[in-house]
Amino acid sequence: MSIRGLFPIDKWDFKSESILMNLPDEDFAILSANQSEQPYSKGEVIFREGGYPTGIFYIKEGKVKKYKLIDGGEQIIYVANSGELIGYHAVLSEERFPDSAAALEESVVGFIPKEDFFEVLQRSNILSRRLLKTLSHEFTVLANGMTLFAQRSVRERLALQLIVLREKYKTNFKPGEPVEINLSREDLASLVGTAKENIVRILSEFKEKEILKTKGRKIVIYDVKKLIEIANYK
Amino acid sequence: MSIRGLFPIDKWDFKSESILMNLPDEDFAILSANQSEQPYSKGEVIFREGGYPTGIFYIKEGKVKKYKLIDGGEQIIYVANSGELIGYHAVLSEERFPDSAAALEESVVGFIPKEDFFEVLQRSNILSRRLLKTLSHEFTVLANGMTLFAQRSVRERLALQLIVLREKYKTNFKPGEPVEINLSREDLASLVGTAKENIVRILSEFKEKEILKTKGRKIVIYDVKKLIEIANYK
DNA sequence: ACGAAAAACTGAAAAAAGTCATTTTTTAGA
DNA sequence: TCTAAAAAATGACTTTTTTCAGTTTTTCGT
Repeated sequence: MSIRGLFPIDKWDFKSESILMNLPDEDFAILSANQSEQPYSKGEVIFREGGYPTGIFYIKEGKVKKYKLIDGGEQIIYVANSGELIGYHAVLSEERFPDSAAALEESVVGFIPKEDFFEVLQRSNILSRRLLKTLSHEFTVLANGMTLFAQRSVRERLALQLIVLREKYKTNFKPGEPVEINLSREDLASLVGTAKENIVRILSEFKEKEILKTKGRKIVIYDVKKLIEIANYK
Repeated sequence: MSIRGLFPIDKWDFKSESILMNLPDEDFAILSANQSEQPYSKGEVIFREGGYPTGIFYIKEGKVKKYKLIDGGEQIIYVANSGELIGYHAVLSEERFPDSAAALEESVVGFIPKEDFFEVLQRSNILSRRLLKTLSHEFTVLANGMTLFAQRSVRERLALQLIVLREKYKTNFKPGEPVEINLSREDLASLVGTAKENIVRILSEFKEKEILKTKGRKIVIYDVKKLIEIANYK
């Protein structure tokens, strides 16, 4: 049995992967009609907090961070993987973007104008129903995240994030091969909600416990079970 | 200009108040048909984490806390006021309740079976559209909450919660009259994500600064502006 | 392959938060 | 109104986290 089976990672990881999959042909045609795609290089901003949304984004390749700017620094809220949809909250709530998005690696992102998105929402209730389900699930996951921040130590939070990130970076590696997480200490710190120095310190602790190794900025995970223990993951 | 006007409290406070308001008569009739209502005394549990949802709840009178159980203690996620809808996330995501709900004071709560709720969702897209908007907004607010936990000190978090709670308890008092927040130190601690001792200590700090007074368990707020400063509220 | 710039790492000290034991005050029921 | 139980408040102490100043290592463009 896989770790994935034993421990429902997605309790801590909302995914919007399936929203646009297998929609009726007509709906799909509308969404495709004016769709455009664009490559983003590492670090490039896709949309910015406070901007007016003109459509939704679909990650075709790569990984994207969603983050909020906060006194000079940033707080990463979520790492979205290829296949996922981003930017639709602001479109649906008819507000400005509450957060920014930037590529974590070379990525390709598709764009669908909000008019087309709304047209499909209007036409069929399949998309509505899926979105309601996804948004409700996301709410649940975020509430878990809040509890995590409020009740767990930095060490526990880091352990859990490493488990979640390992799942995201899994796709880049062959099964059985140890997974390498390719994220700067600064981004990792921002995701965990602490300073980069603490991440470095706790990572070397984990190295001593033979949970992982670091290769420059890459973190190679060897012992997920110990991480689960440390994360006190339930 | 009111504090409310100057500072958009609802950046930190999602409200589902208007979801069922002014729906088309037919939709409203369906929702009312099998609706039932029940009084809950202070502390009484309305639904429990892990249970299977059979419908959604509407707070007619009183206040309700939504919380997650976590190693013996609890983490309060949200204080819902009269007029608000709760329990619909689990119904929409077709999962079990991710959190529990209990009355914070004598309350009256209405119950609408999920079949009726789904029927209205199916019939008209007004409710769908509203829910999509509300859920997206809630997502944004929760993400703000996460950032708060991750980046702010206990003092700042408490100050902000007092501002938000003051708005909720406002309805119980005449305009101009100082607002009394009636919440145990333990619940307040759980909402802020710290131990009750810390709440007591920071509250007495605030008393010295003439921001508030305490009357037993009640907290009377006198100087919201200072709280806003401390909360570093942007 | 080289060198400058960026990122990662280290140590020490200060501040913040958490814990535990105990006293005082408040609440709620008889 | 009195009293027992619950909640709030206080003090001393421990642990965790933050901060700052610096060194070493890695990365990346040429």
